[in-house]
Amino acid sequence: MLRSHTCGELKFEDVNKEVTLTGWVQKVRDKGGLIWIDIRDRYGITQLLLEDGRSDSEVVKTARQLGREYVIKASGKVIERVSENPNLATGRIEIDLTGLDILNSSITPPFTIEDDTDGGEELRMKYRYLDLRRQPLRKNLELRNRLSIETRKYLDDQKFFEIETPYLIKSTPEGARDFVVPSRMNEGQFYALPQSPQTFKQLLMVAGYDRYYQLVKCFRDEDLRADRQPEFTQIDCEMAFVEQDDILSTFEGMVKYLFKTVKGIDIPELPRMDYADAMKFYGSDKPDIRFGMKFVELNDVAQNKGFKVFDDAELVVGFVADGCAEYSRKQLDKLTEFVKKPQIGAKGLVYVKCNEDGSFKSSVDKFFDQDALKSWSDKISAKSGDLLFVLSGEKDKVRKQLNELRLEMGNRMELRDPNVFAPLWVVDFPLLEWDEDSKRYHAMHHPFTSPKPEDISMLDTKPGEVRANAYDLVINGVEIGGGSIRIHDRDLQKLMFKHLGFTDEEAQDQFGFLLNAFEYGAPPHGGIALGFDRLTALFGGQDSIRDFIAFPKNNSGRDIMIDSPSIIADDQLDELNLKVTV
RNA sequence: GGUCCAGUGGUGUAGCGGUUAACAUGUCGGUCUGUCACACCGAAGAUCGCGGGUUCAAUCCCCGUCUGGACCGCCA
Repeated sequence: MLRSHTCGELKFEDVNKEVTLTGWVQKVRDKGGLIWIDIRDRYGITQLLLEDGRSDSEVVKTARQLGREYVIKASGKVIERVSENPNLATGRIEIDLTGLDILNSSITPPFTIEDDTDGGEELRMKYRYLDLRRQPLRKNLELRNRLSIETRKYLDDQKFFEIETPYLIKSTPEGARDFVVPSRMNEGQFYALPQSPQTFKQLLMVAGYDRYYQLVKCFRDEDLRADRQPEFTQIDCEMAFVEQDDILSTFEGMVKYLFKTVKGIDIPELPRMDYADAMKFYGSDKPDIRFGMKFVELNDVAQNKGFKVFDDAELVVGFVADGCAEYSRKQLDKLTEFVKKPQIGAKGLVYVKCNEDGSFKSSVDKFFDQDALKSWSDKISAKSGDLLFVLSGEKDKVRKQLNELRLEMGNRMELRDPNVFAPLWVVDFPLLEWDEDSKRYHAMHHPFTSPKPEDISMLDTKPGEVRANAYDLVINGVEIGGGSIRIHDRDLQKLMFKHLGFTDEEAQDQFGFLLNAFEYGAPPHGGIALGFDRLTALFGGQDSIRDFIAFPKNNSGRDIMIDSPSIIADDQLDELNLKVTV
């Protein structure tokens, strides 16, 4: 080793030790007679001291050649500082330098390597290896590392078995777009990268590995978001001989364990909310339950009073924002503008101020008298000083719109504290979802999800109302994971494929291996997959997963550091029998 | 596929139809024996993303384009 210690570990007790440190030059403070050098590695920062006249003149000379990010080896004696720095872990000591070697020089980095860097996002991505030297990024990756270790510990304790599944698999048309990989040895044929190891983990259940897990990369060729990358990591799990409750309690245990060991937070029992209630009371299948503002439906008190907009609506629904009756016209206009944005698409926003004197002031005073407004306020359990928001329209749309407004108000009222964690299970998802484009139902979760036995009879008559044994883990309004009890019966699986519009031939062609496997004693099984990047970002208190991934892609799916994707050479294309047409 | 925002010294920003293009930070030189966001003095550093248009005059206004970011669609 070139060093005896790291830059983060020397303490007052180490005074008088002869040490050698290696690292990068964070900063040189040359006061003329005294020179301080901050040396940094991933463990911390230690201050080195030189005194002109007393220290070795060659060492002083070397020190004066140093620039930011030079790599150095520094030797000397640990001494107590004359003036301590309480902000630094090593702030009580410094190294009285007797030796200094430049191991490598550095050109001036394009941005400052500090917690609060001056670098913009694009530049930091281009020089990601420099950005990763910064403490905030390092802390994020440390958090990720810690979470992966604790995840493995928990699952190992629960007798889960980590098994790797292949990355070069078979493309299927269901679900997200596949990334494909041309096969050189099989002309004109392609592998696909897995969107998830779904079928493999089910085959492992058939094989008898009754508790499987894997921290695994998954790939989806869809547009990116702050919380979506084309390659991402899942904690992928599957269990055999279980029912839904067994899976929920096992992974509720994991959630609690991770919060306890990594964040020191005790999480109480996770509430379970069925999908229908989540939509009804929060307008979302991933409700943020850190705060209230539950929806209240107002059809019976708000309709048939002559306000055509409400009378014509399928649903009139609102919520109360505590203590916001003082909102100004300007603020209310802003919120109206917000819900009318094309991405949200509401036609307008009705508000009712519950004044301190017991009177009401609304945007629809023309149509509703004080008694009518009071009936709304009573129904919605508002107090004086509160503000009601009401939207109306087609049920599904208006719920979605009101959800956006609720989250916006949650932000404005600072009710979405990143240090508060409110996990819950959303259960009883619909099995099927109508798709306007293809004019058919498709699986809401995936085609291997089992319907609730009592709902199977509705598959033919009311397919949209069939519920699945499917569940999501939601924390702070973020979908962290989802899973289901799978179908393990060949006939039921075939029936499902039929309802999803597959012919027998298509089902056999694409999933024959699974249907065949189900002939050989498939146990009842189910599982879950958690988004590891999202979980890490959530623990780190951020919405974007990018800074919790060492080398992420940008908005357009590009890695601007290595400049990928890129074109490939003609002979490479020839070998793969590919022709590029753009 | 769509909507919105941004692009100005190395970096982050300000700015304005006519400017010596401002500020901070970084860089370089100097002074300084207790700094740690060191301080102070001085210097260098910008075809204002690219192309076209309007105008006597464009970094500024308009159109296009590229790049980046946020979002909708999409994400079984």
